[in-house]
Amino acid sequence: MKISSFKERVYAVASKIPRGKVATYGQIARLAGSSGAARAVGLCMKNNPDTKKVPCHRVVASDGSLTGYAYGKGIVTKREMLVREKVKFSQDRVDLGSSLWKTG
DNA sequence: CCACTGACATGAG
DNA sequence: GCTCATGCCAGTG
Repeated sequence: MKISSFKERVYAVASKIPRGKVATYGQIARLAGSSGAARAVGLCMKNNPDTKKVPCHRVVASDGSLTGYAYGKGIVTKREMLVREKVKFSQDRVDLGSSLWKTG
């Protein structure tokens, strides 16, 4: 697959997020090659071309807060998705200490 | 090309 | 610990 734009890299990185783990927008932005472009990452997620190829529900804010999600019931569905994948939760926030995606 | 918007991140109160 | 304000980047009109 040939990469053409920043968003393409974002989709590529997001699709690499393993099941049961979550990544922050800032982390994805950095892996995409543009540190600080966390906002741009969010735009790509909302523009999300394929929810089954790009697990945007595994992308959370820097403090583990669930934001956005344009499918189902939004945040509610997003949380259910993560819980279903055994992601550790702390009330309304993800436990990044154990469920944060380590790119290694 | 210029201006506005947005699923963010960080700092200060 | 929570809320308000500022700065960041990319996309769209």
